[in-house]
Amino acid sequence: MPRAKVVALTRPSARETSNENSSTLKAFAVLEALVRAGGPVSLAELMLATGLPKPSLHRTLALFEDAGLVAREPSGRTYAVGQRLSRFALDVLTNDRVATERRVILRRLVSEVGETCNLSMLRKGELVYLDRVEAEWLLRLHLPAGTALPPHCSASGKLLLAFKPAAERAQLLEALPLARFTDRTITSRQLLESELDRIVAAGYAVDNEEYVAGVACVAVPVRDASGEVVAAVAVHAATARLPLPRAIEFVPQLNDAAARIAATFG
Amino acid sequence: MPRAKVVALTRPSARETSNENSSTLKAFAVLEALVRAGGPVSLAELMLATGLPKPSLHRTLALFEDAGLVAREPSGRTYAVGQRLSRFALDVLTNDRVATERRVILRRLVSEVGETCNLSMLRKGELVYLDRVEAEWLLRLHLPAGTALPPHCSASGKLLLAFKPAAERAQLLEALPLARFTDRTITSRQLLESELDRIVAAGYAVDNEEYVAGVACVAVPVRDASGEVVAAVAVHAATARLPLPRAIEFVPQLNDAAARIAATFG
DNA sequence: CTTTTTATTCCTATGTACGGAACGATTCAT
DNA sequence: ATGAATCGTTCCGTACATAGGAATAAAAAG
Repeated sequence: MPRAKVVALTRPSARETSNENSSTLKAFAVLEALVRAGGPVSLAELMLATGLPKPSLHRTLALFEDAGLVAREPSGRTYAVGQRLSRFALDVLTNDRVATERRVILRRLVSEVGETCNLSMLRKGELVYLDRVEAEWLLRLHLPAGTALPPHCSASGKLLLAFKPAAERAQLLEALPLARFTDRTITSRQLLESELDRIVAAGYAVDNEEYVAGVACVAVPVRDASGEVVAAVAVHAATARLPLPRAIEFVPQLNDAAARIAATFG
Repeated sequence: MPRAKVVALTRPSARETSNENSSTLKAFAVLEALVRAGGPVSLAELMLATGLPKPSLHRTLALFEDAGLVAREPSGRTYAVGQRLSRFALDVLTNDRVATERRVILRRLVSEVGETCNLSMLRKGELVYLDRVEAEWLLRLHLPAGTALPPHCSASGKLLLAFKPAAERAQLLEALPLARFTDRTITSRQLLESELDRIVAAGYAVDNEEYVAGVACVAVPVRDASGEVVAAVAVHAATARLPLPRAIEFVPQLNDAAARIAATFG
């Protein structure tokens, strides 16, 4: 079958790369299913959990077993996590210097402003969170993996769009579906455009209950060494507790954190 | 070509099944190299670490990036651990068979010392509980596995900070919000620093009602094969029942359990 | 012992991974 | 500013691993 055309955009425009049939990713999904199961799992259970055919699963598991990533229980019937995988997981959680650094900066920001803060960037036209620190103590590690939000209704998203080079910004805007989430969501391209201009002038962006009613946001840019805006630091809070005007007063603290975080970008 | 026959031994000897050219395992090795690096890695560095050719590495990383397993730094040049991988790692350490292996060790420790014991590690500058085993007392404070605590006011947290490499430790200390929880919480950076030095010298750490009044802790390090401190084993109890000096007498038992637990990490 | 369930092996068309080479983008040196 | 060097990205023909239906073997169930 003829490969679909490549619209040569300066930037790869995030075409669905449809790599769901990568053997490697399928294999990794097997590991995830195994781990999620929480204990020794039989082949049949994994078939159910992954939807893969029996021989394929068997082959994949045998591969992982040889590699020491999964181990079979003495009974020989069920699979479990192997030493190598256990070690790997330990390394993942301990050996991430930069993530640690950023988290510490965010934590300090949270302790200053008393509300949940986050760090995000634009990736393939979507706003993705790099990290987030909840305001509550005893914060849980329930990070929605790969959370992506529409950019047009979040402070960070609008900010990141706003600071894009004109050509790219126009291109992104053109393809952006402006879905409505609340009665304040900006759904007109024209209004959004002028909002972006306003953001560039002000140096920060706000989300005035445009995504979730009762939740407002303030975002500031993170600039790399060359001055380009590569990410955003934002605080978001229930307006009942922290009205938008008061949240805006935190812009200096946000900028300070943004500068520190910028230093963590090689 | 006739594939070499796999001699079916009754015991799966799992030796050299010549699967070293499996794309999946090679890809996994890339993840391991990435993680071992401990920070954002460039393509060139990964070439060196894995010995793989440039295009292959690039392809593999692009695949993982799409899948959310690895993330690119905003600079776009270097790769780091993605949220999905981070989540996966946490699941591995809290959900698997190895966890039950460790649970057994902790149970035994609890039966020896008669008080609640736990296993924790530092993740992104926060203390995370991997497991804990409650003693049979009515007065207990409940902190489920997966919750994160501030490091500066717990024995385990201070211990893990203390054994960090000097540079990282300084970085963490600099930005750590030293919130006060009791009148004994250490809120001065200077005092904390000397406390950490004392901990390194002593080989164990204590929490003398610094987080919750009436609750004391003693923690010892869990070292991996290379001697690096990767986790902490601690006992904590109401001081009314087990005064701190008596708790410190359990250090040998704690160290013994720590050594056993170290073995479960590969 | 027979039946049913579950694990393992066989086999080849299909399609993915491979990696040298060319290209493009950045950074460095002058 | 210009050229040189480095590093990242894409191309593409080939080779070889993977997929998964079907058959077979091994355990549980009856």
